[in-house]
Amino acid sequence: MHKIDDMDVRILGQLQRDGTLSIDSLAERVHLSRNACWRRMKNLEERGFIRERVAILDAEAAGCGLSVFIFVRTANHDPDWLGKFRAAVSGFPEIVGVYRTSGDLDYILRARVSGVKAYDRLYQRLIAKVPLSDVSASFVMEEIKETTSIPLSEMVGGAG
Amino acid sequence: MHKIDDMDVRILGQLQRDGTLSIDSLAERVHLSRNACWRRMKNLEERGFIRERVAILDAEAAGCGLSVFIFVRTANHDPDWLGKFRAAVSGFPEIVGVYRTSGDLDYILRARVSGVKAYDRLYQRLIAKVPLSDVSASFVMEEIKETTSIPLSEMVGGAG
DNA sequence: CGTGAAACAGACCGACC
DNA sequence: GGTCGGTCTGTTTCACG
Repeated sequence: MHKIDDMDVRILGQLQRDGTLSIDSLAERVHLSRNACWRRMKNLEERGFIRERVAILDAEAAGCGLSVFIFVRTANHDPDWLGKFRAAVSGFPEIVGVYRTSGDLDYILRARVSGVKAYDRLYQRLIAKVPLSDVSASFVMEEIKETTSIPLSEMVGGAG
Repeated sequence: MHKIDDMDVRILGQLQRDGTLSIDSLAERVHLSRNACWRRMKNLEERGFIRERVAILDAEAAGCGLSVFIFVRTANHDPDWLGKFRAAVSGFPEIVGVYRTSGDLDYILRARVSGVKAYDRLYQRLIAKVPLSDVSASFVMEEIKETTSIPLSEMVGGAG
């Protein structure tokens, strides 16, 4: 397991809040010299703590303001079906998340579409590619919280 | 509504895949000159199409490899409760998404924790802050797909 | 929209304490 | 870990066609 200290956590915390930070302003915020900060950042990148740097677009402006959670319950567990399912969901850019879960549901999907009609079209295209029984959907009426920042409190000094 | 053309869509698509792209490589990929590409990018930023640029961290490496969906159904709809609920979920960094939804469920939450024990602690702290009845959770066994990229097909030329 | 150029900031990377 | 100083890359604006 990688060893991380408090300073690394602070650097990661800043970068996941604002990826445009220059080395100088980052160093200033975490109270470190420019070079030491740069060395740590490179190290964290190499060790895989930083997976990617991306631009987060405004979904509303981009015309896909409707977020939908899709719940799939299936009795069908043969590998052939699963392969088709994986291939299908991977091919839809509207489907932004697919999770196999414990509990009542087998799969939870999240999609971004322009509206209810676009969702129905997505649904029709999906079930045409892979047989799905027991599908239900919840439309997001309001995004109360949504962040790409993961909690870093567990990384260091935590009581476990 | 803002007017966007195919070239803008291509620029946004590249940036949401890789936010580290320099103007030169971005211009090359979308087949535009450096300067024209820069002008369009600035314009898109000013118009709010690009909400933020962030680093996406590796949740596993960061010690919060367990993703949980939490489903809340409530009969309690008074504004006082809702205010407390909003304040509570906003205060927990482990809770990375909160959505008010249509359908059977009232709220869907997503949390990132280190494990089942950490989830239980989060749950206890949450219900201590705000009364919740009818809560259920699904633990993510496998992330089949997860992306911050939103579909851009709807933006231009789409049949709507 | 394209080009070129100039000015500036920032990233990168050694050497050294 | 901090400092110095260098080079190189990239950004940001010009002016002009």
